[in-house]
Amino acid sequence: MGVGDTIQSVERAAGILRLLASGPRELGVAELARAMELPKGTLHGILRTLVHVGFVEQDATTGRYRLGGTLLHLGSSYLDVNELRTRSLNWADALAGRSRESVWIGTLHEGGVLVVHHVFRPDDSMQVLQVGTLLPAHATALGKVLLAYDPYGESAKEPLAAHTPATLVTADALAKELELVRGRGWAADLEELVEGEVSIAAPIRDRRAVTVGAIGVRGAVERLAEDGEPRRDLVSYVRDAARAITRDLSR
Amino acid sequence: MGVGDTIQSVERAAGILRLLASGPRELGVAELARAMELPKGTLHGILRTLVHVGFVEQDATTGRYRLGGTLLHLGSSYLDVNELRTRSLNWADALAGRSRESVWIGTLHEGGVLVVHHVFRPDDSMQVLQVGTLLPAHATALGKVLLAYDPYGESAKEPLAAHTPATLVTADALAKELELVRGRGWAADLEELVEGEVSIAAPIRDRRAVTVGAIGVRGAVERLAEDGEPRRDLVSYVRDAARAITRDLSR
DNA sequence: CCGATGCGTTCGGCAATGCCGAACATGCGA
DNA sequence: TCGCATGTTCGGCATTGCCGAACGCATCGG
Repeated sequence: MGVGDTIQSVERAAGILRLLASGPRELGVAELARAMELPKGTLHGILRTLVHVGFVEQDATTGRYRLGGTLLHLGSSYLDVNELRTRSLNWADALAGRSRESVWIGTLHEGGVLVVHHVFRPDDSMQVLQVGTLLPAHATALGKVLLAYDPYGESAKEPLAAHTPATLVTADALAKELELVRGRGWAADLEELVEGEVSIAAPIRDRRAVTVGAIGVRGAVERLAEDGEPRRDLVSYVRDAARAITRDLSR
Repeated sequence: MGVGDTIQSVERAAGILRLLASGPRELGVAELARAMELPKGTLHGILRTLVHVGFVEQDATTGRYRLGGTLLHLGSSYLDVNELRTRSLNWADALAGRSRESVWIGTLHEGGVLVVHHVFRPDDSMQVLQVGTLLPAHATALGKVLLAYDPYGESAKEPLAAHTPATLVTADALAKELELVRGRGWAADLEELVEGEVSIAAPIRDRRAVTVGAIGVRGAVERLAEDGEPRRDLVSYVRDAARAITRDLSR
């Protein structure tokens, strides 16, 4: 086992979990074997172990496999550990109160934006909690902020998916946009992910001034924008909240 | 690799994740090695793999390890897969609206109650989302319902922890309580987990009539109870919601 | 009714895999 | 400045678990 090597079975187990998480459907051994190009027997051994530790559950009647509850528990533990989230809980609530819009906090993760906190819009029911979701980075204000200030600057990823007609789909357009973001210190997405929805975000930094996350609001274009521009008062609310959390994190 | 055996490295990896999730603190290789009674080198190999797949992150300065964002993502995927939760989203909202209290949905998992859904109390801010939390089964209405109808009937677990003076701590008292629950079809917890808080719950069954979860409300004793008894109107709201979801699941 | 086809599971043999322990580099505290 | 504790590397060995074929069972179609 040389340096840089990884443990085969653990990596395969992670691959299985990823596949099970990628769709809402349960998967069978044979299906997984085809997808991963491994013998059925091999996968069965790993699956048996994953069931044993609770990461995977097996349907009693069909014999197929799905994710297990232990993963939900571990995932929520991540939230407790995450310093960015715990420090920003109160500020996110305050921002939701001032802006009267839903508030989102995210980090860069595997090329997307991992939502680590989400406050519902006040006085509006029937919203689905999005914590744990992976949003496309190039089509959200949160993502643009994170890409613009990413210390590793690895913006080049898979081709940019077009979610609406307004989505930036060329690497060039995105690079220009990120330049703009760096210049003014905040980002916006004008119906680039969902038609009719706008988002605004600003960066959160840690004590060494590296950007570790972003906070923003998201809501209907009628409320968040005026004359095709994000409302200035909302922009300053968002930036204020981001600065407050940054101050909190650098103590 | 005989039948019933499990893959060593995968099981060890799961153990590491459990340890990292058990406390809010980051852990070092040496610390983990002591806890699991394994050589440092062995653990390092597993940790390197876990970092590689994103299940674990390593602090750049201290070198210690913490849970990674991928776990949050996998955990939230579990919620999408979970049929109990997806089917009951609307009913939970409705129950929150009628009862004007926070609504909880849970399943039995590893001897506790895994919270798979949680609706905030209407018109009340500053609540923390508890999805993914493991609640003690013997001290909550959700847990009592689930234990009472558990097909495997494995109620005997570790000693019952006393969270308040009212917590049922003897196996005898719990058995009597479960008998009562089975008799009337719903359960209550009167300040048995948190002083001043009461919860009420009823069972959710699937198409084969086995209990797969429970739904309930939780709130201040002044609102949920009268004369030391759960309010009857709330009890029937909860039971109605449980029946509605059961009907939904058996279609 | 009965092949045929798919499924999840079992199992033995073989060698690749990854476990171990000692040595190394680094950083912190005394 | 010394010493101890940390995270990391690495080579050798045998244990580990990977593989592929065979099994029992369910489902489907002729």
